[in-house]
Amino acid sequence: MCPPLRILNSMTESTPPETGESFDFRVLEKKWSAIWEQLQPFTIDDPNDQRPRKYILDMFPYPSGDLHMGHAEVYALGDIVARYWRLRGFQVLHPIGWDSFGLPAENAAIQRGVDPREWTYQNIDQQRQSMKRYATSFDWSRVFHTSDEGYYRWNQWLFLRMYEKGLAYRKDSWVNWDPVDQTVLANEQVLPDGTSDRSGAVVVKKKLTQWYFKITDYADRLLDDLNQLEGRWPQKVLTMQRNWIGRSHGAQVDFVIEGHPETITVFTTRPDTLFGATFMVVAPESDLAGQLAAGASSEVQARFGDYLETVQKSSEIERQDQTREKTGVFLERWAINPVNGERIPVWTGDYVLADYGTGIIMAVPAHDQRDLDFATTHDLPVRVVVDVTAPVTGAVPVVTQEMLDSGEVPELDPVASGVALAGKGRMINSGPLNGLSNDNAITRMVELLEEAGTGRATKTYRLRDWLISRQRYWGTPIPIVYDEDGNEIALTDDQLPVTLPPSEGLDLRPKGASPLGAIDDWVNTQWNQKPVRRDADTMDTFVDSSWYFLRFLSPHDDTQAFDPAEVDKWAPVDQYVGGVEHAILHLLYARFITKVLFDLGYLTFTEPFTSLLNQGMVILDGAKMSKSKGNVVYFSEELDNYGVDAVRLSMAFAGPPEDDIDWRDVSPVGSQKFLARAWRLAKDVQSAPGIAFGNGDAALRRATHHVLHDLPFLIESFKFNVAVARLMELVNVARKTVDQGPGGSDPAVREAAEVIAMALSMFAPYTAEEMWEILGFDPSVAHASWPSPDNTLLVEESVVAIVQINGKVRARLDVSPSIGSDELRERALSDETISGLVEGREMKNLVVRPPKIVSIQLAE
RNA sequence: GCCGGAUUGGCGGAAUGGCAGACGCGGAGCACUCAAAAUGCUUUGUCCGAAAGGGCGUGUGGGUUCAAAUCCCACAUCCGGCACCA
Repeated sequence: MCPPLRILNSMTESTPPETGESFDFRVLEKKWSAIWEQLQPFTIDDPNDQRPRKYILDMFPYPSGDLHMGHAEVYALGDIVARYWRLRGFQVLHPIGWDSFGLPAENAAIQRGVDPREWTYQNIDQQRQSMKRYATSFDWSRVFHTSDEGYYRWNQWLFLRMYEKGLAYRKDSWVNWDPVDQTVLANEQVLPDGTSDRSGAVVVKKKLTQWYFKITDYADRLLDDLNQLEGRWPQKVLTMQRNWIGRSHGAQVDFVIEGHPETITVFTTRPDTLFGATFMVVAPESDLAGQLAAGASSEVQARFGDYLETVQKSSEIERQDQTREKTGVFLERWAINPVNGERIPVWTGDYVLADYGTGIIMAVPAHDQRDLDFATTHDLPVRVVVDVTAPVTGAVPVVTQEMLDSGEVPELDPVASGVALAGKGRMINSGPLNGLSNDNAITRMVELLEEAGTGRATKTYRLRDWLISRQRYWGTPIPIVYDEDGNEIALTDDQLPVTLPPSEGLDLRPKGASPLGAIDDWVNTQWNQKPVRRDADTMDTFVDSSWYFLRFLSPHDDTQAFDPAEVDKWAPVDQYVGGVEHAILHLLYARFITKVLFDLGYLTFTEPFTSLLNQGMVILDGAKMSKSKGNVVYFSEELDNYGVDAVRLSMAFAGPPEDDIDWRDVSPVGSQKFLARAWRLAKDVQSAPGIAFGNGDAALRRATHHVLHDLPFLIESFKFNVAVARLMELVNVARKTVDQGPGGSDPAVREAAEVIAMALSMFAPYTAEEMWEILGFDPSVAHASWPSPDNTLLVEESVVAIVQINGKVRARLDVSPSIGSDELRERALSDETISGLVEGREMKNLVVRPPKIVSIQLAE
């Protein structure tokens, strides 16, 4: 299939066939979208509705231009789930809004001179029109935008609640700085190659005072609660979150540094190797490195100063290059190893990170590759303390110090081999630990340290606190002011909202400080009759999306962020649908904020999204769509060419929802043909609504009831493609009944057509609604209710039992589904083919599993 | 390096230890038509064979089982995440 064919198809389609006689999606779309606009079938407004509830949420979009094919997928899939639960008799809350703060609006403003507000709300308007055309079953009465004052004031409220609990705090620290956008970035926004996820610029480190949310306080809960989501969230997302939080278990060990007033604590996952620590390395940007250098000779101070400057100039990419030489400077300071009193030199080196652990390590070069590389480069001592050749389950170490000294054990010489001994083994050169397996030595060493008061078991995380300040205009102002001495003062609730001033006359170009700072009469204000300055930064937009699912429950409440009674009714979200690109950022932040709100007593649950469906991407020719590559399929063009229903159905039918869809492999024309067949079936029904189905064609009725039985399981396990396949089969069977069987007046044909219309309303609402009307019912088919299958029709009159000999199918028997073992065995053995093959050979085994299979093993 | 996932016809994919390839795309043939489109019907894993029929077949190699795409072990390849994280 190639694009020219599609264009040809769309051109022939553009001559509209006569209405009524042939299937024309344009007519249906025009007709039904007007009727739905009248009916508003998906508004939740009856407080006395006693039906069970489901909260189905699709990730809300960022309004950058019109919807694209990715949106077409997520909203098609989310809508299937929402419409399914409605058919099953649930009240379904399925809201939509817009995540409308963010940098693209500002960039558009800079590039094209438009107001970010106007640009944003125009795009929202266009996307809303597209969503309505796309027949998404949203409750349009609950729409909000995060850039609405009525929304972002509650971001400020949330900030204040966190501030009160010490969960929002300001610190001076090394941050990721995007030199192009001239703003800081969260760790989560720096790509693995060290570039910005927005501008692509190489991120540099800069020391700045910024606002943070203390997500690290929640690291254990964020990690441990993932277990509750096992089986309900994709494995991939759970794994990514676990990796991101990155908990490691180990020990803290306290070292005294000669001439330094405080003891220094290091983190290690290998306390067993403490006797092998031959030097220490401190991260050059850490405060400690500066202090230690300051206490050394002026020569060392100068060398350290030069080194620090070089390090700061290097980019993240350079620093992450693991092949480069391990640089460092000896600080001419000495530490005392607490377990053996040994004096070991203290170095600084940039392979040690300032913001992981304590920013200083004990180096065990014999058993850590990085330490070994550093030791080799700077000619530092190496001492083996784990004999990795000794069996850990045996009793005695096989390598002695004498052997090591005499060089009889070359495999234990990491300096010569250049390879650190990372494996397991038995302790040597380690005083009281000698002879223990190194795993046991970890436990023992922690005990010894705890007894001596010089160490303790602990945990460390990869996760860092969430930096939420942004030097941008188009975001939520931070509700903090500073007095003349620079002390921070939190505003009170009655002083909210801090409104974002108009952008008129403002220079939004990136210049390293928030544009808001330039608005004197906004920044300078009063607090308790004192002159104060507002914080001019705005919040990361991920703050906006971290709690938006709660706002949908009472979107117009201007007295509180969310109404607890409504939260009680609907939350948490039963089914969340969205792209895997948010696997860490958004989902981690939303989980964090949910737990914070739980701790503050606002919520009674700790996980926001009970079940998560991550749809794949829509790609073209095996590659991500991009304008620069010229492989973009446009949403509105596809709708123009094939119609909403065909596009939606194609999204569902293409494959498992979590897999990527290559639009090249998809046939919207095929979907169109199927929809036309289904529609034609409804037209072929000649019986009246309400007719009893009991006397209808039995084969077709069985097929219909199998669909009634199977589809719920398929939809609930997200096998939308299989559900569509089942509907195609049913249409095929019904078609045959009309054309080659009893014909369109048979009640079973009506029954099948009704079930098809109802089921199809999940995938192709326009076609389904039209079929429903043709069948004589009032709109909307979305409010039909899924009948229970008739169990007597699920049992086949006869089934095929297979007879295998040595694993090969040799006969098929038509048998009753209730056939007994003995009878089935008799039938199998008396079968002509089988008896012929079995005759005269030794039967080794015979397994009978009625009514499916008889398995015979014959001797060779 | 560590962690996770995947591997089935020409293509997208189906099969919850029991007939591999449902459903669809694409292909071939036929009917209808002056012709085409649309629609309908037949056919389509592969090899041998005129056919009947038979052999082979779910990345590779082993194993468990009467029976394996499915469970177990090892390996290969691809995709994704993390990674100078002590």
